[in-house]
Amino acid sequence: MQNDQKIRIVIYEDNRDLREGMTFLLQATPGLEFAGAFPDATNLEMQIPGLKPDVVLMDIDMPGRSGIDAATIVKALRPETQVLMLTVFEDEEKVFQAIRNGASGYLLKRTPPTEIISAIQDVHIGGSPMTSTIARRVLQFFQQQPPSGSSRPDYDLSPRELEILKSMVKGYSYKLIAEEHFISVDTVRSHIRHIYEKLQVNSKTEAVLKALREKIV
Amino acid sequence: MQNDQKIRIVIYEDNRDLREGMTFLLQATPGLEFAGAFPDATNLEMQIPGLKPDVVLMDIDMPGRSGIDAATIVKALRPETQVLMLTVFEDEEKVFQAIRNGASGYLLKRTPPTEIISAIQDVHIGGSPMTSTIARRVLQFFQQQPPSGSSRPDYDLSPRELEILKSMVKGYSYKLIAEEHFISVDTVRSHIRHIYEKLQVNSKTEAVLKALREKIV
DNA sequence: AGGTAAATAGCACGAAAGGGTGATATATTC
DNA sequence: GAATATATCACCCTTTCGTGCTATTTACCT
Repeated sequence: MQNDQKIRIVIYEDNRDLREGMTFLLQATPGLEFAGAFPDATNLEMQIPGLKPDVVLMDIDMPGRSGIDAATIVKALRPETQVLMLTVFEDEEKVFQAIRNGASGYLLKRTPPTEIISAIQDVHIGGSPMTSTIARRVLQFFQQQPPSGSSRPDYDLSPRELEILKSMVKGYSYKLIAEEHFISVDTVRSHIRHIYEKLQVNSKTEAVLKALREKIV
Repeated sequence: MQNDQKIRIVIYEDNRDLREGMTFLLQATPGLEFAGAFPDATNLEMQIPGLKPDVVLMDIDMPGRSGIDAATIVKALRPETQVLMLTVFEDEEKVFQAIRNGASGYLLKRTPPTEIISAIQDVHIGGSPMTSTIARRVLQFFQQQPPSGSSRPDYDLSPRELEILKSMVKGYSYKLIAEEHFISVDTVRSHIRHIYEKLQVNSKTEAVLKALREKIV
């Protein structure tokens, strides 16, 4: 984050008008330095290391290589480069993919120029500009609440059954579980049968998965 | 989201000046309806049901009950109410707690009045206003980067083995996996044996657990 | 005191999973 | 062109699981 230096920016955007418009915008803005613009990301590996951008504006939908894949590669080549995704609409899945792949911000193409500029500055000093709609999606992913009503089902397992379940989650075989709890394998079976009934599953793997996903991990 | 209705707002904020300032602001803004303001959240259970707010402005640090706990209760009482957290600085831990507890936005107290207003409108129509710094924190949490060096072990499974593993993680039996991939059960077994070798495990459950924890989930 | 639930244990059977071994046909790589 | 990796199928045998049924002891509830 070299501070009083100009922010070097590279654009990947297949729409020519948009690309040229943004190029012009960047060149006209003091504090920003236009470093390059390309209609696709296929030669990204050859471009990024030389151009050394601080910020990359990356269209999501491009011919050849998608912006999502491109974002991954940019972050691999230059982790310090911030990637700002550009898209026409807020596609839930793509947003998350981009985030997972290291994108630091998410803008709509219809964002007014002044805001694009401030988003660039923002992402460069460590922020993550995004629309509040996208932010909400991200938060909801975090909260991943059951849509309505009670929290998580309880299944009311007995204390003993819970312990057995935990052992199962550790990947133990019946024999091991028996030894661990100083009971016979048959008893373990008994408990596990009850657990299956309560969890509504019918195999060890399913039980472990359900336990892992829904409750006491 | 009753649209052309006024947005009913309740404030919880222990600082008197701020509380009264915001009250004034809300009352002076068309489209918003000030529904109440309180210096603490201790009687929240008695207030929220009667006031039926669309949006609650909630200070994080209050005497008695914290804004975080209060947010939880508000969401429990009226899930349709949006909670906007207010704080003086961006405390990482508290931000996450608030998010987990159902907060839909996160504002700094020093946010200018006009932006507070638009944040309220924003959160009411389904957005999640937050500073880009907070957004970055949230994204980073998503990306949960390995601090440095090696990522996760690869185990280099073949593409086919990966598919089989995924089916295992779905809790399928050998037979089901065979049907799913149009191969014989023996072939499935063959792949699974190789998977066990590579993952260094020796049972379905262990393999699933390892897969779930370390890699492709 | 009587009823209920949990924990324990056992028996039995069939199905599923895992170990061992071997074989064949493509690819890919060296 | 040989070696290697992958994908496929087969057979045998042992262990583990899933399930049905029963039974005893303890502990808790009313």
